[in-house]
Amino acid sequence: MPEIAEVETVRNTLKRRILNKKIVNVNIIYPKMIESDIKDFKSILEGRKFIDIGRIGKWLIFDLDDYVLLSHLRMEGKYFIKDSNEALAKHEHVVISFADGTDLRYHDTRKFGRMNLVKKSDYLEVESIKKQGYEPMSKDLTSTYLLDKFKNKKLPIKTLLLDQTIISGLGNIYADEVLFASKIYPLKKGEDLTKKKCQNIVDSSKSIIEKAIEMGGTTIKSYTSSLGVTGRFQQFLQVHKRENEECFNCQSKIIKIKVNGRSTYYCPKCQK
DNA sequence: AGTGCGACCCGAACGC
DNA sequence: TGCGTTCGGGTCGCAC
Repeated sequence: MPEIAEVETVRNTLKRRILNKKIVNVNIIYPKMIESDIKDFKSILEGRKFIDIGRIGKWLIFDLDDYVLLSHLRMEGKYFIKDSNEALAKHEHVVISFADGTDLRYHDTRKFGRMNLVKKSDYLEVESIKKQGYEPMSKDLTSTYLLDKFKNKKLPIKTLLLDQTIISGLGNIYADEVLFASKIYPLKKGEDLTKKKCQNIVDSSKSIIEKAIEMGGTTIKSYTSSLGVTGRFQQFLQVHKRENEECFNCQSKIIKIKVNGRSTYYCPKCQK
């Protein structure tokens, strides 16, 4: 599941491979994943080139100078570079061919990913981008900010950490890890968090995401980022996917529960 | 407004 | 070549 660290890894990997190459053909195999007009998608991309790749939260921002291609990988979206003469593989939904005979291919077994091609001058106003909260590595993410966002919130803190309009970029894996590092019970209501606990969330989300990016993200279950890059953060996971295993801190058994429909792992002793 | 939940997908895991 | 069912997960949109 690509979260912010995985998306950052994809961004860095792709930047080295596809910038400034002329796009000569676009093949849309599964049109439903394109949110903008399909005909425009093809005609605008063809003839242009990507001059940079940015990222906001879990959104990749492919910069075409006057347009940007917004791409969200959701759970299993991946990008691959292949020779244009290679046969189309199963689950490849969008193929962007370059003049040098290579393709950028978007692969997504669940078909949950989305792309949206918009004018560059407008993209910060696109709702999905505009509503993103502060990222873990932003200096604007402070305990004061979180305290205000959690005010009057009855929802469990685990659910609030997954709300991209509050903190942008955390997914199910890192939300569990942040709560463990902050020693917070996942079902604790947002409004009951102290400023000190908010500061713990700020500090641990920064350090966990920084470490995860450094490790190239987390490879868990089926998720390997583009071009076969394998993340190495999974060896640092403290609670996620560790049901019935011993807590590294106190040896209690890690418990798995559902929080608003999401699998949640925590240590019953460390996270009261 | 805030909250809850089904829909979108399909491979893997599971039950029999 | 076993087949049918359930589960999961990020986000959206709709219901309450």
